[in-house]
Amino acid sequence: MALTAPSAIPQFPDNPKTLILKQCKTIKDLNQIHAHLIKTRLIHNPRVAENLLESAAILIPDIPMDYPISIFEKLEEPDSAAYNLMIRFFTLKQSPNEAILLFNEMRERSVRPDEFTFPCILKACSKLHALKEGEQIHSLIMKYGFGSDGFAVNALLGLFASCGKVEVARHVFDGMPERSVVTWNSMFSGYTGSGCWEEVVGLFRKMLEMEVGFDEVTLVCVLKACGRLAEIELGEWIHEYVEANGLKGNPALVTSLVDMYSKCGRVDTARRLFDEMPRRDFVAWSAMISGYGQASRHREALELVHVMQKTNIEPTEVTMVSILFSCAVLGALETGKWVHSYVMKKRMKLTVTLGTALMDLYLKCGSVGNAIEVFRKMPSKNVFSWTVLIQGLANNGQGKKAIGFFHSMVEKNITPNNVTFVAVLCACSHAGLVDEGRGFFASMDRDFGIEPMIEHYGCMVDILGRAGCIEEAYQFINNMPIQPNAVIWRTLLASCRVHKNVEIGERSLKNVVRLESAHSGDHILLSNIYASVGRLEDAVRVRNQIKEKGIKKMPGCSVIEMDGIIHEFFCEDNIHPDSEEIYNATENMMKKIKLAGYLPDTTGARLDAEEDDKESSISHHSEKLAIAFGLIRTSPGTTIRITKNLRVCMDCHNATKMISKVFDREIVVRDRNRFHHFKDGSCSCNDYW
DNA sequence: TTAGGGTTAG
Repeated sequence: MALTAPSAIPQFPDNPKTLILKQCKTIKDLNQIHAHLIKTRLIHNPRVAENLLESAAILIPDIPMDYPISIFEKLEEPDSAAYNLMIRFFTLKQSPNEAILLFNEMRERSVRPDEFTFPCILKACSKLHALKEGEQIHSLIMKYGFGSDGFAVNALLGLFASCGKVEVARHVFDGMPERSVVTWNSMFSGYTGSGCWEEVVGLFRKMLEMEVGFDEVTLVCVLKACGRLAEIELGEWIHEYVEANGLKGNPALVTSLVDMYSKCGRVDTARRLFDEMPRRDFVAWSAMISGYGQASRHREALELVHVMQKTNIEPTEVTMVSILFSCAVLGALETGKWVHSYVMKKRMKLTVTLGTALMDLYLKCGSVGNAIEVFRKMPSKNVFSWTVLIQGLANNGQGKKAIGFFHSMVEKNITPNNVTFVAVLCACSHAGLVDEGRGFFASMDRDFGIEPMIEHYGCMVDILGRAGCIEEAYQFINNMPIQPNAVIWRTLLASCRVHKNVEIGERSLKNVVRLESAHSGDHILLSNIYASVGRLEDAVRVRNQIKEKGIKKMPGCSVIEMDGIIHEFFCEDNIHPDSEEIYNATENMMKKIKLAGYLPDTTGARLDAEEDDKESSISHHSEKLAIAFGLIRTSPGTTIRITKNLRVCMDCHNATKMISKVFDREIVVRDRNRFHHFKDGSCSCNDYW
């Protein structure tokens, strides 16, 4: 829209604010008006100057910092309104420190604060989490007689809440003689900001009891809490309320419903609501994509991303982080790389969160080099970034490098947390570093004041067990100061499988079963222990128990990404449209590696089957089908990347080593525990997994 | 003044 030339205005209106507000959209517009005001000397009218200041400080986006400052400095006697504007300006422009300095200046110059000053300055304090300054302002509010001013007290609540002082905020709240909806909402938002979800629900129930009217903002806060607490009933009640009161036009509210349903495990309901939205903005898309991710429906998350790409919706950093999360879980490197290039093309800032998510993607896809490159480029890093790197290196078999990064992290004064120690101990476990592991375990409490939790004990059991110290691991469990859980015993059971320890293996499985309904995999581990020491009858007996007791089997599934599409394979399945071709390719592949000396290892196969059937069954394990598919669908020399939901079996491990040599391919297999980088007939795990 | 989507392990 063209701006009416100021010279065309014969007489400046009595209230120039409307004119400036309505017509000034850019700095250029403002400059013209500014020039006109100087020329006509209207600038010396304090009301006029203040309106100009308001436009410059608050209303025009992306204005250079010095513009409003220079207008302010030229004011002869700035009053409280002018100061308020500048305080808001600094807070808005992420310079809350300046806002506080200006407030001090205001008091030095004896300008009396008005009722608008306190909410403004409290907002600046909230941004800085400046509790002490806030408390001083609290007493000023009392001194100047604004103690019952709703706006000031609401802002005060917000300040306490943003500093994590929810009890103090609640104290102020409880002491208020009158509360508006905004007051209640400030309290709700304080609780959500501090993750006090139970308190949110409790306060809302109180609100209903007292028959205080709530509004849409209230519901958004309560829905957030419902999602975190899986309070589906209250969530559904709110949903009905929204439907009954025609509030579905509020995108924030509907997005909150989508988020609540996803977090409560009702993704399909969430999707229905999402589809019904008349306009879906970028937050709605983000919520739905991350909803699929949180429900572990990553394939659908990425399918939705492809739909979003066809709209005009511009994904933001938050969207990218959710997409990367799903890519990382699936091992979908191609889509992940698309995200990376998009981030670069749009010159998005490589924030800690985004950078960490990218690193996680690369590490979970076995691209260690790319991950380290991102890490080096990140301008700032936090415990998360370091922990992700250490854990990722550990999973990729680079335990020593992981430990090196742990030391540099400590040197840089980044304090490790309990998760970091899980990662470090994991590194020791994968690299077979027993003494180092013991050392780190001891240093947790001694040097960092972190009490080991069940997970850390689990890592120690893994370290000892994998290294073959089965007896010691068993004793370690018996001497634990906390009750061992099923995970601990399952870990030891897996070590017993590797080191063929029947006795402790039997005891471990008993304990797993006692503590938790065991998975079929647990029984198969024991069965394989028997088979490995030649006790075939026992092996068959355990396998039969799985059937007799109706223990649920988790089917093995391997995933490969091809041109952004995720292909899933199950053992002996034929759901893939190109099934026949893939089976032929698998036969071919197996024939070729047999010629090169591969011998099938059928100890992991169904024991009741004939030898030929066994061989055919293991040759149709999901990862073999996926690798064969990769071989025929990619050009020679391309790295093949497979993601598997279970651990790789002995035979697939042997076969894949041979395939990497015979077909001259790098094959990266990510199983549920770690990575296997196959190249030239050997694996990065050194057959230790 | 108050409101919606995100990262690490086992």
